[in-house]
Amino acid sequence: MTSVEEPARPNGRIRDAARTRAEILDVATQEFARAGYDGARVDEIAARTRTTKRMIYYYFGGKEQLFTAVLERSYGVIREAEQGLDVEHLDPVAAIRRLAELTFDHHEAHPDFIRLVSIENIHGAEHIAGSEKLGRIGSPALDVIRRILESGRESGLFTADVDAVDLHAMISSYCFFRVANRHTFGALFGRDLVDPAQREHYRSMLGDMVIAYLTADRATG
Amino acid sequence: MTSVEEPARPNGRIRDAARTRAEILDVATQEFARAGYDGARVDEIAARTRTTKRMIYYYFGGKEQLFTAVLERSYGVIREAEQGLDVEHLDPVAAIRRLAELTFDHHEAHPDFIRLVSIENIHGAEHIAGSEKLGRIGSPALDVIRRILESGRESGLFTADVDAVDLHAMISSYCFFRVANRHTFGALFGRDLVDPAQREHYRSMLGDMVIAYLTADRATG
DNA sequence: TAGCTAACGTACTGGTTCGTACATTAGTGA
DNA sequence: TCACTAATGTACGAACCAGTACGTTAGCTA
Repeated sequence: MTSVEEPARPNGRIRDAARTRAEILDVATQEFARAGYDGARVDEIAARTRTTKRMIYYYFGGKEQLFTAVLERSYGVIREAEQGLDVEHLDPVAAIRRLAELTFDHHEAHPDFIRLVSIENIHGAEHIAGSEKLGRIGSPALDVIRRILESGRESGLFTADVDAVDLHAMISSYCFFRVANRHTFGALFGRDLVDPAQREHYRSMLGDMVIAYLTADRATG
Repeated sequence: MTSVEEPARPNGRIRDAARTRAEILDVATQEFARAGYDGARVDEIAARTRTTKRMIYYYFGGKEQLFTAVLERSYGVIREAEQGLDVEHLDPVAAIRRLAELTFDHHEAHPDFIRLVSIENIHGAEHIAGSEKLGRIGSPALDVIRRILESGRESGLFTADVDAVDLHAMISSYCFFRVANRHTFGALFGRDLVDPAQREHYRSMLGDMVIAYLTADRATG
């Protein structure tokens, strides 16, 4: 979500395809996240850029393709963050905890992305399915998880024979729910899951949960 | 989601306020879950009932209030299910596992409800906030969790000093994510989280996770 | 510097969609 | 059985909104 900030010469139009495109994407991300796909207004997006609706159709073709472009960029951001993951110098337990915490942090830092994913799920992930960039894109974090799990199993620290994708789902579900369902959860239980004062509590709870699962003696229960 | 099925006398209109109201709610639930709040079409809802759009406005007042009514009924269903919870005769570990499994089952059995909750979160839970029936409704499951946790702590089975609401969030997040994010997860990782063949796997994984967390020695990690 | 094209703006349209004015009838109680 | 009201149907309007036809200009290049 690289934001566009330029000296902005005072008057008249300046030609800058890249800036215009990026600005449309920025505003569209906010608008789609705010109101959902059908609730988002192309006119509103246009009004909040320094350009016009015409340009949205010029660059993206239509509302649908614009939403796909917004998704593609948002997933690109998380991919980049995951590519920078540097936890494999840690011992497996610490590495997994650190990975979980980074996932936690990223979700918290990008609520718009979480909303976009929720919206995309309402629509059956049809935009992802129709995108060349996104189909079966996977996640760099998965490879990291795979390697940590392997070394954890080898060293005997992890008792469970856990699949990397499953563990990724487990971590993601916790991080995702906390942000995505913040509003209904708060309204029903009177507790803000994203309360900054509770941040550390929820963050360590995630690590505790994952580590407990990976190191548990499966005889119990 | 009590579905309406009556002998349906062949011709002419029958006056049945309750049936008409319930039928509208049934169809509206499907339509809102299908397309989201803004994507849902009042005309479409009307067309799929045995009555007309006029009746939607007669009984509910408008699209917004109809959505609120749909939410109220859906939450009512889950409340009822939770009220029937009968796990306290089990030992704490088995009771928690059973509770988690029932949550798992309910989420899987009511994907429309999950979608409605996702949609309501996109809209900041404003309908719940504006509903007398739903504000701070809480959840019967919470009381059950509270009691199980207490007895588990007393008997020394649970090492962790866990809050009931937090544990409820933990269980819910796993169950919710699996259904709500099924589509994006499937599109990105090529794995269907709701694949019936994997159902038992994910169900026991949830129980293992929760029990491991509750019985773990917090020194690790 | 002429001319060409990518980039941009304006104004409009056609279909959609929530909501309602008005007319009607089924069933009930006096 | 008559009248009254809750329940229902029809037809329409007005606003909204995605998308486009058409015209304009900035800036590069030959």
